[in-house]
Amino acid sequence: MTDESSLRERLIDVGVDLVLTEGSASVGLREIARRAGVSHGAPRRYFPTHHALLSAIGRRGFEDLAAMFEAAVAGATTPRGQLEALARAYVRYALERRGMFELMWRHDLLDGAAQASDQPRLRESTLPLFGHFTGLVARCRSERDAARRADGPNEAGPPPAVTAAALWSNLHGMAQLWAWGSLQLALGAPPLDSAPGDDRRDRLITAVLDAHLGPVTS
Amino acid sequence: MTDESSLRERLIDVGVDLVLTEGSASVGLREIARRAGVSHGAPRRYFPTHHALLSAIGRRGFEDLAAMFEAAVAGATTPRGQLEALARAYVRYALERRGMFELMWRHDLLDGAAQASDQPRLRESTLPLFGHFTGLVARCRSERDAARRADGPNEAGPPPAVTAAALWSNLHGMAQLWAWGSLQLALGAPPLDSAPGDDRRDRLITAVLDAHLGPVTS
DNA sequence: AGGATCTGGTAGACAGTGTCTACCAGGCCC
DNA sequence: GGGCCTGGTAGACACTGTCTACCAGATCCT
Repeated sequence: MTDESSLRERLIDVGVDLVLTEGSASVGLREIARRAGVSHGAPRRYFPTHHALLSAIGRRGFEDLAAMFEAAVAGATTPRGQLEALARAYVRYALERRGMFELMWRHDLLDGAAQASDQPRLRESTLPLFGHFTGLVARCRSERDAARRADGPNEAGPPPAVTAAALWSNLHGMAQLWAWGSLQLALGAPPLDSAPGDDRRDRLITAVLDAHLGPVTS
Repeated sequence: MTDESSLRERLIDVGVDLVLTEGSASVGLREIARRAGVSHGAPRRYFPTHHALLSAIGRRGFEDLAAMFEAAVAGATTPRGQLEALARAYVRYALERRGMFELMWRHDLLDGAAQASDQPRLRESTLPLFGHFTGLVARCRSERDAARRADGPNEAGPPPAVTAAALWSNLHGMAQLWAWGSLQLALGAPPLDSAPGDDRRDRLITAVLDAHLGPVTS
């Protein structure tokens, strides 16, 4: 099938698959090689160490996440709507691809200190993403300010970058805690008739957006 | 020294120490046994598997965190001040004991599905903590509402549990992203003359609290 | 007192892991 | 055709977690 593609890419594919199905803990170097149909020493030609392969898998995760964001944002028109879609996508990613989400933030595995400097460090994968995010927050707030300027004083609030950082933290924490199962516990038992798209999740998401961007002025 | 204490406790102590100094990745069963001065089979008498020992270490982390919270809350008087102290403690914990913080949320390692049911699952360690949290948020908001009832309509807002969940998520995400290094990147280079108690951190924390609890009405 | 039993630990084996090294088939160039 | 580089194989090494057999010493029973 994908025989013509380079082994390097195939190893990452197999790795992603393994992380998604078996969890992020058991992604052995040898197991990946086995499933890719090569000997256990073969990956070494492309990834000098196990961590390097895991980093590549994690990087793939950030790319997927970015693509998911782009698709989500494209589906909405207003900045607020786009942020909401983005938030939903963030949490959904953590839930649907939990193994990948876990792996992506394991800085003990990825992005080791001894990494060659030709590859950007994995941490910086989040940087353009955050820039996009800050832009949306800024637009969202300038719109709100414009609407408010009519009937009240224009309270300053923190700069957009700070708000964006706070909001991003919130989404990230929500995604992780939800994936971990703590928020379900905290918010009580599920309604039991709720669809996979849990509506407690949606209420929490809108509460978070309202908190950081102000309630929607419909 | 601590020779009289049971080996079980000593293994956990050594494990915590190892996690704090060497990181959460390399906490081998044999290494712990070695540093505790016993043979590599000894831990098995108390922890049937490696995961069980790691879970015990993680549980110790939650106990430490709870103690830190208690101390932080005791230092403040108003609910808002207590929440602020708690927030600071959360982030500080993640930074100062990064290895432990990482370990505590690794649900792939801890709290395995095959765990004996006599021990409460690790996830539920966060439950009383969250209850305390919700109480503080409720008090904080009822105070604010009382102050506001004079000069405006009492807007409803989400129930305290939802606000508490949102705020908790925010603190958690902030702690993790900060520990990971992403927020430092996102907020730009540090002022370079900032003390270890980075003031960007404090500004972000107050921004987060303001967002969820409303700005402080001094 | 003396034998049985239980506690808490030692020591060795086993499969599996990541890393390292030697080797080697095949294409390519001069 | 000989030398060299590419991309991979195969085996060794140290190390890991788990399992099993064994065993010193305390405790208990009669």
